[in-house]
Amino acid sequence: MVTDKEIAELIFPEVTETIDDLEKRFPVRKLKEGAEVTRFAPSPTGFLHTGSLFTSLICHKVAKDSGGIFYVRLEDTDTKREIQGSGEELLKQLELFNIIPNEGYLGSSQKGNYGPYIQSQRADIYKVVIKYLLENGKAYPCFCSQEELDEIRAKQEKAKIIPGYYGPFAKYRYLTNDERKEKILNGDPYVIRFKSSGNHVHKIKVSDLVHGNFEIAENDMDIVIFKSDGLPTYHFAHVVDDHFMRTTTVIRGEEWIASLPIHLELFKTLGWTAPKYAHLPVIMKIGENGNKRKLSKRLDNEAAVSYFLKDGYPSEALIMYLMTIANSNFEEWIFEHKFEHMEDFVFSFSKMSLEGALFDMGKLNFFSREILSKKTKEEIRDMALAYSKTYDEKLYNLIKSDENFFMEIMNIEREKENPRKDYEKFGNLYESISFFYKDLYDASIKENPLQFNERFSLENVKEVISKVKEELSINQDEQEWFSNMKAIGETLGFAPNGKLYKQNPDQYKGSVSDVAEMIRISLTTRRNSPNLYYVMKVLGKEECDRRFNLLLQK
RNA sequence: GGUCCAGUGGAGAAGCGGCUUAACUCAGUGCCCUCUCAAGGCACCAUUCACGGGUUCGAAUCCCGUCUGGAUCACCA
Repeated sequence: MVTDKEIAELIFPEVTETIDDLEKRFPVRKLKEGAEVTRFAPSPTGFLHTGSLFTSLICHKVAKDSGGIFYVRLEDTDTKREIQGSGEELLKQLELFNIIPNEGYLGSSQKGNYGPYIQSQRADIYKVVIKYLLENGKAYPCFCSQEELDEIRAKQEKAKIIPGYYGPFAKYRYLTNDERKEKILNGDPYVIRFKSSGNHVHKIKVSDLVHGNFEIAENDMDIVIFKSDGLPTYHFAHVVDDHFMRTTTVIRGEEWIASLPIHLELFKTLGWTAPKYAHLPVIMKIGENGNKRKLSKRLDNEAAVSYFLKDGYPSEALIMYLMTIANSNFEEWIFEHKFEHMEDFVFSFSKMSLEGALFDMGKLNFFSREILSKKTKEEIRDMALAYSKTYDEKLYNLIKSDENFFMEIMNIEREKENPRKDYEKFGNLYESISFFYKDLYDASIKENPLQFNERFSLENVKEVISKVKEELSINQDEQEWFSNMKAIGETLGFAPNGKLYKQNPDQYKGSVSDVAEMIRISLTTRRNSPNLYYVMKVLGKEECDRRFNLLLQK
């Protein structure tokens, strides 16, 4: 009679190492008490998902706060879905958000003593563990074809029982070793399945850092642990890797809760202590049918981190926003700390909401404006340059044409107690500031004639503008400038303030706001702009006069 | 369909048996302020915590049931 050991030897003759050898190769980490080892384990199947950024943010934070290790492991066992180069891209994007691993897969290199950190390079390690399982009758080769699998499923669906490869349906589980040997020798293709000893009628108690304790049915599926392509499945790789990489806390999306029993049984069977688990809520969005659904990369722009990058949101803003979802007390904290040093905030799993939050673009915008308003003009320049260099050539050239001029523009009402907050992202910066530039202004008025308030005729406007041109000097302080503008308005029949005009609408043509609006539109082509006084200062007398003349000549 | 998780305003949420006529933030609305916006200031925006029962002197908070939503059921992760 053929023994389990012989089957194991037959399948993995090349494997000579044992689990004990691996334990020695990857010794328990010497870290201080309470230090957490966390990991972000993306598969290279596309660019960074907003949900993944959320997860990695928390992994990073937990490790950092506890003085532990945060590493990245590339889960590239699904060779069919792999997209070349996406692994490196993932790491690059993480770096933009200041999420830098202490160890692991780093894109172009790997760092650390617990590697390799790319699953496809760890085949020898998985094989050692699978051989052990095989030797001890805890795993077996399964020769089931796709057709057979479909057949089993169809039968189960018809009988309305739980679908899957388990119990009496696990047909190759009951083969004798002699039969197995024969089939292997015969060259029949196979996978290796875990031999579950669980029963789904039994409940097991599980504990989760965010969900607390709850009960869940025991696993009884003989899941595939080793695919016919020679690579492990996620379930198995997770258990082996997180054990030997000495992960203390597994932080991952909520979608994994359902497979937790599988992982726990695997850990138990191997005699290993399972790590702590934290299953994070999923970021949602309202779908077309009005119901919540997971952010979808295919349907939602905001599902891809690259979308925010392309739009020119400062990375801090996204992180700050994600933190408000992560911890309900973060928002209050960051307000108290004036939107600074968010890295000092202490994260805790218990302050995490259990429900998936709806992605709130409005709130992101709010944080973004807040953050941009706090930057100095030099920081703004650097950020704008970094952004435009890859995403907006026109903007890049515009800034480069005169960096000081650009900074002057961006500095209007910036470095003061309550700075203006009208810049939200760099994606529309070109649009917002183009009027400051002579050529762009000229091009703009050629295409779109100035739109003044229809209460006034062009003659009214010209009258105001010509007087403003002659008499309104910008070589005085803002206060004087404004009084001056009021006075000019008054001589032409405009009320010095809105209140007065409202009280006696018949006595005036309008109010000083109308005067301001005429100047604003003539100079900027638009109804709203930064503080008019400073706009004029930045443009300079000569350019203001030139623009006024262009209008007066009409 | 089975299993698990969840259910406080437009959104994120606080709340842990009386201090709640439900905090705070975003969005929205209105008013105020020496220019449009922005900012700032001041108001308003859930008589009610998915629903129905129960426990209790007292419940958003505890118990039971119902409903609704989400996740998951692969040789994908």
